[in-house]
Amino acid sequence: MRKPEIREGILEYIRRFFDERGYAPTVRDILRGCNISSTSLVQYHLNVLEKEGQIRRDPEVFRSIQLVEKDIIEVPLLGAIAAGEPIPVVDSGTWRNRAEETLRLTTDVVGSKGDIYALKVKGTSMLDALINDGDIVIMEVAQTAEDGEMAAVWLKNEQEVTLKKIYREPGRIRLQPANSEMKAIYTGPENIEVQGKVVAVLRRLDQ
Amino acid sequence: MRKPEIREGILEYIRRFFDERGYAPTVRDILRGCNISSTSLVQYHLNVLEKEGQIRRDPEVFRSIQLVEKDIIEVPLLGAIAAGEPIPVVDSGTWRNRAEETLRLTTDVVGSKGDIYALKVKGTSMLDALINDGDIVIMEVAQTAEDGEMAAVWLKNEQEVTLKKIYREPGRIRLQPANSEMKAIYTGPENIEVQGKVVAVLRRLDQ
DNA sequence: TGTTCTATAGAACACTCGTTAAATACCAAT
DNA sequence: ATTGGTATTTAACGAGTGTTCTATAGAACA
Repeated sequence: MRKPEIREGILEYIRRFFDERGYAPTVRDILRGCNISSTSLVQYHLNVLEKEGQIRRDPEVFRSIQLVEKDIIEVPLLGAIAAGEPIPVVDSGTWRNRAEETLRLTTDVVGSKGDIYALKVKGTSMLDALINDGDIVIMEVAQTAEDGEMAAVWLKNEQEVTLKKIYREPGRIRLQPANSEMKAIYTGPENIEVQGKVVAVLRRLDQ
Repeated sequence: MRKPEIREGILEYIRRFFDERGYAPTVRDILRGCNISSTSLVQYHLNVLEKEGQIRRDPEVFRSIQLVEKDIIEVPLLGAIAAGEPIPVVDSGTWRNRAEETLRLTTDVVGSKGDIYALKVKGTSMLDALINDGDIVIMEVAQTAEDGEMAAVWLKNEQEVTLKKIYREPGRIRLQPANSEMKAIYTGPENIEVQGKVVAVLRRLDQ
């Protein structure tokens, strides 16, 4: 007979302990908190939980238990995005240092993909993508985009960035705004250059 | 002669240690990591840092050092917001349990204000506020709103919620959309009911 | 010159804590 | 009844760790 309820109780206790105190409980904390009768029994269940991948811990290190779940990602705010200027080039390695500011976001916001960065929108040229002046776009580094994905596209002739959904059609590219009331733009494949995919849009009011 | 550089080094080391290992360093970890020559010297600097409010720790508890900075906030996703329906009532206490899902956001996103909750937008009726179907609005519990603040307003006659900036004018209320191309709505003060302030808007693409 | 504040050093105490070993109990299936 | 996996108990070792005490050194200041 399996008894996962005890282990769930332990996980719940660890979560609560972490919430309240900001660091992990010890084996003996769990013993008291979950009414378990011996440290080796706690150890036993912790080993099972670790084998199951529910927690991780470093051997012989006090308070090293960690729940394996969503985490914070440090997202560098690299600059601004505006019509008429390409977005800042990102050459991985140095870019993180260049950041004016770092946004701490959770994987609930971004999708824990590859290289993520953020840009502040200047001007109202992205209104048709429902993006206002001052909004922050969370971007993923990419040179291409799949059909239907929202991307930052540099229009070479127009000398302009725009945030649109990309659709490849025979002989041309359709750039569809997020705003259903706005009409699509059509252009040739040679006129566009994908500068990154849009992962999320963040608008902070007041502050 | 003050020597704050050493303490800044310690803070930086704690930050890095936490980033890499997920838990706090011990006094002796800091000793090794910062090339400090005795534990009591580390203790001395830690006490100063604690007095300065830069860190906090629990006495006699291993690895209890915590940097005093931004933290994660658990934001309950309480339901949907759509034209024609009031937003879910929030009676503090029970509401957190009713949440279908919890968003983990940082204070970089919300402003660490009072009671915060999230709503998913259904439909395109908020387009003039640059908010699309599927977007998530982060709300603060409020019965009133200051001039210029974006709020969720229930229009009694129209039987409709809308997200607008509120301005009190003589004898009437001006509801200004976020979209500068859209015109304002005017209505009487008796027709509106503030249901919450908008703290942030979040749009997750792909996923 | 003496005083005071900050910074540093070494050592030691007492306790916390992760770990292990050995033995037992319980339950299911063969 | 036997076997085997899961669960539990008791006891103890020993290293890791927060803390404290005492002593010293340098700089700033009066």
